[in-house]
Amino acid sequence: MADKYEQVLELAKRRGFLWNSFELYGGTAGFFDYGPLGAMLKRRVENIWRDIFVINEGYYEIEAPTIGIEDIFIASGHVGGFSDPLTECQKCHEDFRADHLVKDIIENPDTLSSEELTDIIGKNNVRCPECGGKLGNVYEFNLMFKTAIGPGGKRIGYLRPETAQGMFVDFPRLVKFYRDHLPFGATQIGKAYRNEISPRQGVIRLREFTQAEAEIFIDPRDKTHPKFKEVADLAMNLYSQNGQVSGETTKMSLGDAVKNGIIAHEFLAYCLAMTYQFLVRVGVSPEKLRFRQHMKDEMAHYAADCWDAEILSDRFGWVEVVGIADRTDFDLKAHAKQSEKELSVYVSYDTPRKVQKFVVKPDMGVLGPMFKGKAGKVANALKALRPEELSGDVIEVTVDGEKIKIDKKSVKFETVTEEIHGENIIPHVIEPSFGIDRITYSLLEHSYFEEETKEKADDEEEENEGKRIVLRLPPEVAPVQAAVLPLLSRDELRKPGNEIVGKLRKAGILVAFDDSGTIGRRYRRNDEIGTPYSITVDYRTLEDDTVTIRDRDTMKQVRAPVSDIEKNVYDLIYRGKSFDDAGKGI
RNA sequence: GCACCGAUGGUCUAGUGGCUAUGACUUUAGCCUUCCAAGCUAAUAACUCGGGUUCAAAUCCCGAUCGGUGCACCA
Repeated sequence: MADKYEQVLELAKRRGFLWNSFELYGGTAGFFDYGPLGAMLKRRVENIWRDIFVINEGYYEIEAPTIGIEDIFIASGHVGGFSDPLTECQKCHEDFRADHLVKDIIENPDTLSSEELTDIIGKNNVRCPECGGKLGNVYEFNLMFKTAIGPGGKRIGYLRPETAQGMFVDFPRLVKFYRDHLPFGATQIGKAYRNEISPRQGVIRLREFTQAEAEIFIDPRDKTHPKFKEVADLAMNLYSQNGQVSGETTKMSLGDAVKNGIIAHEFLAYCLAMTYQFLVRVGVSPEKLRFRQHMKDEMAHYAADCWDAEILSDRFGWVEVVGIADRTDFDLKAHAKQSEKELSVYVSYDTPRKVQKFVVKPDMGVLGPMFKGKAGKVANALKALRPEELSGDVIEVTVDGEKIKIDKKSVKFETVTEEIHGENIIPHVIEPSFGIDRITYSLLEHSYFEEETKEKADDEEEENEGKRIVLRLPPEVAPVQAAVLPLLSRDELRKPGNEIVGKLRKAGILVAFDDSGTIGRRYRRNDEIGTPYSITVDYRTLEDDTVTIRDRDTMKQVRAPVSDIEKNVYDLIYRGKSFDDAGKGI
């Protein structure tokens, strides 16, 4: 029996959701095309993400290049850290992590170069742990695609392995755009690239994939969220660090999770809520969704807390689709160091603070002529002294190893009170990072149903069992939103059908017109691609200007007027209008 | 990357050295047809790619590609 992945992918290929890329030339692992329906579906998923993060939270979207220069990825750690030193056994051709093999011999093997690792393996006669064979030279396998910028190959570029760096690199501009106020956020939806060693699992692990990421910069001293109250009662499946030790998932409200210290703070919890609402809205089943906290040893050393949204898939088990991390100031600090620019925000205090400050004022009128070229250094040495060191009649400082005595008359000092209005702080970054392809696949799988239908053969008593494949996509994400079907393929029914198509299109609804074959077949075809509503034109339409609307999930029909059909259908799709209110039951 | 298994119209499939490569479903055109894939007529459409063995290869051998599984890697 085919498993669900196989069924979903078969349907996805056949009906134009997902295709293997480059199939004409035999295909290449790790790449997928979105067909006509898939591309529309994915776009709708992205637009719901925009609705939540950009429109409702105000985290504006930016668009940075998919190619990045080397500095960016040196700062981010991808040049050094996104690769593994591998060594291959010459006998059994098994690959091993070279740093893992020598970790009993050497203290910090991950700091060594490939050459050094090769050397150590040779000197200590490290053999293949599988067959005892000789190991080959150590080589670095970096998961980034490398390219050259401009002719000559002098400037190295990399295809970005994540969209996040774009927001970090634009940080100084973003601070100004948001008028020097925390918190603020920027988002990006776009392609990222990782040259996976061996991509499997179809659309779950791709070499080119789409991420939707938000980088939200917050004040490290205040990780509350103003809208947290709105989501505090939302209960979801939490698989915390303690839960993973005991193997238990707990359904808990976010308010309680923050109160009990399970989720580090409100802001992170609020991101979990947005994630939950997004995933459920696009069609992921809530009962097949959990949030798993990273274990301490799994979390990056700089991260304060990190949760993955995981979706249960029939074949792959729990699949990570979103990562939500408090990355603290790690990324901004790293880019500040690499670029030698200050990446901070000036934050003013509510009330200016008075600070007692000890100030030394050397009398340069005396010291200048006395020390000439050395005077500046002497003055700086004096300024660095503490009050007790200035108490004697003669003050002694050391400049360039030379002890210099200065009369106390040449140095004044006092304690002054200064008003400080604020300070420069490095914001902390909350990063929700979504794998759009995995989410799109997951919602297809969760929407996929095969139903047994009992049909009575015309004259016979016996019941034939048939199969109905239906994609129960939320109407908002369904690629084709309505089908217009003349009951019979006759001109007198086609014509009003086409008029309805025109009205729906003007209202921005993607509509398909289909008059081929029997009506039942056309309903089934639309069920299979998840079209939520089918509008059927029959002979009564010609009499009283009404049509039937069929609900995909229940196969129920109502009768509704043609006059406001576009508003009716629009409300069904976008406004949550209930189907029973769409017309008279039949 | 390694090992094992597999690959025939859009989908499922027959074919195990020898005629024009089976069949079903789908699709298209038409007929029929007043609401849930099944009526009639016709049409379109396939041996993953490259090399070898042979008079002759979809079939046997080698290699590649893709897919599946396990290992490794990855999150």
